[in-house]
Amino acid sequence: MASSDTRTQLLDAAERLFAERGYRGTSVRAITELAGANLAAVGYHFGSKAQLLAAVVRRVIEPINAAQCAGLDRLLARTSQPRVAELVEAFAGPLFDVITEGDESSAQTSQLIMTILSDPAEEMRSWNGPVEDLVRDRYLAEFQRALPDLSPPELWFRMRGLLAVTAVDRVEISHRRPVTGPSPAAGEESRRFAITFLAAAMSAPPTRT
Amino acid sequence: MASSDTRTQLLDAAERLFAERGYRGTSVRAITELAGANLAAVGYHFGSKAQLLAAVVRRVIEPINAAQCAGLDRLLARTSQPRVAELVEAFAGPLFDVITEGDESSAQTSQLIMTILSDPAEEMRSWNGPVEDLVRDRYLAEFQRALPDLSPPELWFRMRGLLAVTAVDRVEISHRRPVTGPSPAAGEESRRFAITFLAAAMSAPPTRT
DNA sequence: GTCTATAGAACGATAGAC
DNA sequence: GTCTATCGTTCTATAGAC
Repeated sequence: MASSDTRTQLLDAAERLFAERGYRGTSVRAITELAGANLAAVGYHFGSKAQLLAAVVRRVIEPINAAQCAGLDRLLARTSQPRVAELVEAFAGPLFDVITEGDESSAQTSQLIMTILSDPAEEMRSWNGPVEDLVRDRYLAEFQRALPDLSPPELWFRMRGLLAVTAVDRVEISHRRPVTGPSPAAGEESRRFAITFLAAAMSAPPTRT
Repeated sequence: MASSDTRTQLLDAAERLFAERGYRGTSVRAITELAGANLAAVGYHFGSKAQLLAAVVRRVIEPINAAQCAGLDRLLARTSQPRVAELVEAFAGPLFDVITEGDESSAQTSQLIMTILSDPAEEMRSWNGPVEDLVRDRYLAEFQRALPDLSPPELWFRMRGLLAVTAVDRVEISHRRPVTGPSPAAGEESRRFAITFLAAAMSAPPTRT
C-alpha cells in the first residue's frame, strides 16, 4: 500500500517534469527526487523510464478520450447532423479541461500533450492505442459528413491543425512579449478562444484547386 | 576554405538531425559523422553544441523573417488596410516556402521550427532577436487594425495559433492513419490548406465574454 | 518494497600533436 | 584546420543487502 502510494507519487512527479522539460530533458533521478522516492523505484514499479512515460501518458489521455467519446455520443443522441462548431467543442473541449482543476495543472496537461505530439523521440510514439484511433476516426467521419465538400487530404490537414492549436499553450512566440503587451490567455479563456478559432477554421470553405 | 566547407557541412547535418530527433536527441558525434567531419570540429567552428544550434536556427529563420517583412511592406505599399487573408498569407507563407525547394526539405524546415517552438530546453529559447520581435510586432499591429473588435489577449492567442498551425507538419495524430486513409498533404498543398485554415480562423468574430 | 552501490554506456568538451 | 585521445560528467538499469 505504501507501494501504490509511491507509484502515484512517481506518476505525478513524472507528469510534471515531462511536461516542463520534455522526456529526454528529464532524468529518472529528477523524478525520484521530486517524488521523494528512491532511484531504483522507477525500475521496480514501471520497469524502465520509457514504460513510466507510457503510464503517465495513458493516465492523462484516457479521461480525455472518454470525454471526447461521450461528447460525441451526447451530440449524436440530440441531432443526427451536428454542426461543425459543436463537433469542435466536443473534440477540443476535453483537451482543455482538466482532471485536477486549477490553472497550473491545465497548462501542465496542455504542455504534456504538446510535448508528446512534437517530441521526435521514438518512445513518444508508442502510447497510441486502438481506442484513440477509434475515437479519432469517429470524429473524422462526422466532420466529413458535416463538411461534404472537403477533400479527405484537406480534412486530414484540418484535423492535425485542430490538434496543433489545442496544444497552443506550449507554443511561445518569443521569450519577449510585445512592449505594449497583451497578457496571454489562461485556462478557461484559452479554451474558449480556441473553440472560436477552431470552429471558424474547420468551417472554412474548401481550398480551391 | 576547407574551413568554410566543413562549417557548412556541419550546419546542414545539424539542421537535419535537430529537425528529425530534436536538440537533446542529437549528439555531437552524430552530427560530425553525418557531416563527414571530426568530433572536435563542432568545438572549433562553433564553440559548443548550443552555439551550433543557434547558428542553425539563425540560418533558417533569417530568410523567413526577411520574406515576412518584405511581404508586409509590399502589402502596405498597395493598400493602407490589408485584408486579414492577405496578412495571413504574408506572415505564414514564408514559413512554408523553402530556400532549397523540394518536399523533404520543406517538411524538414517545418519540423525544425516546431521542434524549436515546442522544445522545453533552455537552449531553444535563445535564438530570438530584436529583428524577429520587430516583425512580429508589426504584424500584431496590422492584425489589430484589421480586427479592431478583437481584445489584445484574444489577438495574442490567435497569433500563437497561427504559429502552431504553421508547424503542423510536425504534429502526428497517431502512428496509424485511418483505414480508409486520406493521404496527408505535402509541400505546396500544405501551404495552401494552411492559408485557408488560418485566414478563416483569424477572421472569426471575437469570442463573446 | 525500499535501499545502497555500481556497472556500463554515452555524452560534451578540450588539450595537444600535426 | 584537422585529428587522436581522453577527462569528467551524467545517464539508465540492476544486482543484492535489508
